[in-house]
Amino acid sequence: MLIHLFLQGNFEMSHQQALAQVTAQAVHSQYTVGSQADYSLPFSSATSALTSQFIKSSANVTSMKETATLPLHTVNDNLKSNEVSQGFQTLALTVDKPADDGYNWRKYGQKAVKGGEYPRSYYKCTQASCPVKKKVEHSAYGQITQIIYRGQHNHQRPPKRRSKDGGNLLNEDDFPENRDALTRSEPGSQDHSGKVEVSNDGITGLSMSKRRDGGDQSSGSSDREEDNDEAGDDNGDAGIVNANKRWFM
DNA sequence: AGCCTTTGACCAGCG
DNA sequence: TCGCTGGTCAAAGGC
Repeated sequence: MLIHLFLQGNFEMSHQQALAQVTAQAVHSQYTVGSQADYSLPFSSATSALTSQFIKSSANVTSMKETATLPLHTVNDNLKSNEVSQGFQTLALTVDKPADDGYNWRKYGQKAVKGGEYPRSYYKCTQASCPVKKKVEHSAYGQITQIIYRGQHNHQRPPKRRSKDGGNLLNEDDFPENRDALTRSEPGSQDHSGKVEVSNDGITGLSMSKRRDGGDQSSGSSDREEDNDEAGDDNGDAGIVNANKRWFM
């Protein structure tokens, strides 16, 4: 949990306030996307990456990959308009632990992929029977370039998190998408995988692929198959880049 | 004491 | 079959 915060100019908000604000915006943006079952956008990480980008380029949010049938452009718009208007061009956040989405995560591995250029971290939800995992890929500068969620939380967000990285307690009200995840209205969607992709030039893509991933293909996880909200077939990671395919086998 | 991160090793899939 | 790559395990140590 390393948070580098560089505040320049007239930033009167505290670290946590800034983070909270970014987070809130990201939540809102994510929520706008629609009822994404397990696509819990890791806003703190995503936004940290986003805000980092504002240092280099003021919201160079351009091309949008859209693999889902969701109006992702709304995310784009929100992030763009909100954050620019908030003056985030002078805010850089580098969150080493990109887990501040309300859930508790345990890092269980890290690998240098793509020729060792980009370290990729692997996180599991610490909830006992929760199969959700996520991969977080960093750039050479420590920025989060890609976050891929896998699985679906079968529990509610912990009401309060101990605040290792910020001190602010997070509760469910702060993350409405959790409720959405629990009550999603997409019957056909068993599983989704969200990916936030940020390049050095800014956001190059934010793609979500709705996957029907049967009860968590993850071989090892003996988790709840009873939550067969997502029971179904496996695979179908359409939209996720090839590198992710093994998540769905 | 419990939970977390780190990190090297191991395993599996693919070309 | 072999090497590469990605994902996971598990021990060790830290907080």
